[in-house]
Amino acid sequence: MDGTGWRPVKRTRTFEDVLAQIERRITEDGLTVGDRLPAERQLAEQLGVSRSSVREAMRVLETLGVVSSQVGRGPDAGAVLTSRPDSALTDLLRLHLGLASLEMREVIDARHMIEQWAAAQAAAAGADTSALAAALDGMDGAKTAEEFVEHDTAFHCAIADASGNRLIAAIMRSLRDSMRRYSVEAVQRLGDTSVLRADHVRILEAVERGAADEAAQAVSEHLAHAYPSLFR
Amino acid sequence: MDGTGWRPVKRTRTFEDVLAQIERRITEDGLTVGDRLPAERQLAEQLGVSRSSVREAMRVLETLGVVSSQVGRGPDAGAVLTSRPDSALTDLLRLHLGLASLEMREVIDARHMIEQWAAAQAAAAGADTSALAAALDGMDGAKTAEEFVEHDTAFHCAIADASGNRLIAAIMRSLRDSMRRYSVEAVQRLGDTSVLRADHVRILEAVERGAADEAAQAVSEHLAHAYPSLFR
DNA sequence: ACCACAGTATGGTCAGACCATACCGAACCA
DNA sequence: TGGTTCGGTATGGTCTGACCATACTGTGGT
Repeated sequence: MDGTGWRPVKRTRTFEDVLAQIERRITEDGLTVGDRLPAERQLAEQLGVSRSSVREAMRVLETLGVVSSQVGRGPDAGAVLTSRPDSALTDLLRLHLGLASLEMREVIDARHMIEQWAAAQAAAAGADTSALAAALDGMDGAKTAEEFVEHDTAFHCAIADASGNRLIAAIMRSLRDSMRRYSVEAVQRLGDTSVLRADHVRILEAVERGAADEAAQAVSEHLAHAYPSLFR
Repeated sequence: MDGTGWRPVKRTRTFEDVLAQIERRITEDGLTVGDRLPAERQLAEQLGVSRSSVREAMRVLETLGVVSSQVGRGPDAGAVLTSRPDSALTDLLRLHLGLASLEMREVIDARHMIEQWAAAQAAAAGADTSALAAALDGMDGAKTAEEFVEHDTAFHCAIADASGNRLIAAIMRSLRDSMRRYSVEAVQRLGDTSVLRADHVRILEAVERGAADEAAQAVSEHLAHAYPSLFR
């Protein structure tokens, strides 16, 4: 027994300390997107740690999409606060899919849920549909499955954007990114995309009319057409 | 003009290379949860980079919840592949909420969506409800708002678990973690939790009966009771 | 059979150096 | 005055080598 009282169950690594300090500074000083963090060397000195530990903390923040580092000099150099949750989520999904700790089925179900909800929200809110129409045009002009999927992704992400919920829009983009290859294969297997086009038009019109239930229903049927193997 | 052809638009940092190599190894060698990565020094030598770069890559993988590092020696030491998407998502939400690039309203709406879906899925699948009942008992025994919220969180996460979709369950846990303080305040403002209890019982019974629509409806009304300020 | 202890592989941390980049500013021309 | 060139400098990116704390491993003694 040592008389010093409790020993911490888990040691705190230095970079975790640095992370906590930076996070504290963000909330207390009310830092926001666009603001700059101190330089790595300066931060290291202020916190009394080595630059390596500061750098490891920076890698974490960068991974989570809250800072972006630029080399060089001037007002744009250094670590700048940003807001890119998309890439973080995309990386997360890709790696966990690779580890087989997630299955594509789960990703697609999640997408199904989100998209139904988003379409209903967009319809109820009377959201702007110009981005949807533009993506529809893009699909009409597509010459390859890849190109088609590109615009299809834009269409479906635009629905999520139109819901007005940035968190859900970010999740949607990541889900689509993770599914890209899978979607291309699905389109190739399908061959004819006219069914999909009709679905898209129906979704678009339902959102324009503000028919929330029908929009959700149309999304659901659309996914059943696009991925018939998943709906027995 | 240099005659050497295109210059890469964006340089690749060394640790990103390391990340790509590790990811490649995971997919190609079919590594999965529980497997060990080579030691940092060994990896550095194999890839011809410094240990610092390897460590920065490790921090990224750790942040994304795919590896977990243990010091010491033996079969459990070193970097082990894991699957903890929850903490990654929690950190992501917390930081972006702190940056004001997300609002609590968006988090709660997302939770609403997920939980309705999950309850319906659980009901349709005839999922096991013992975890739900256990959490209900926990809430009955709770003496403080914090304690109540603890078991309430368990209840709602159990619904997400019962949906059978690990991705959605992970998102749900992260959402609840981010809302913890907010939920405690909501419960304190509410004072009487008997309304919430009745809602929980109704949800539980609907899931047990396999009544998907009613389960979703019950969840929706429950959230309106718990956060009345958000539903005008 | 048990135990104590030295050995060793692991991640964690640090200090210091050097490089590439990109801006800044002064000196230098036109 | 106006532009251009070029050195200075602050920034992140990388590497090396060292040392520490931790926790297993194996050996040798009892």
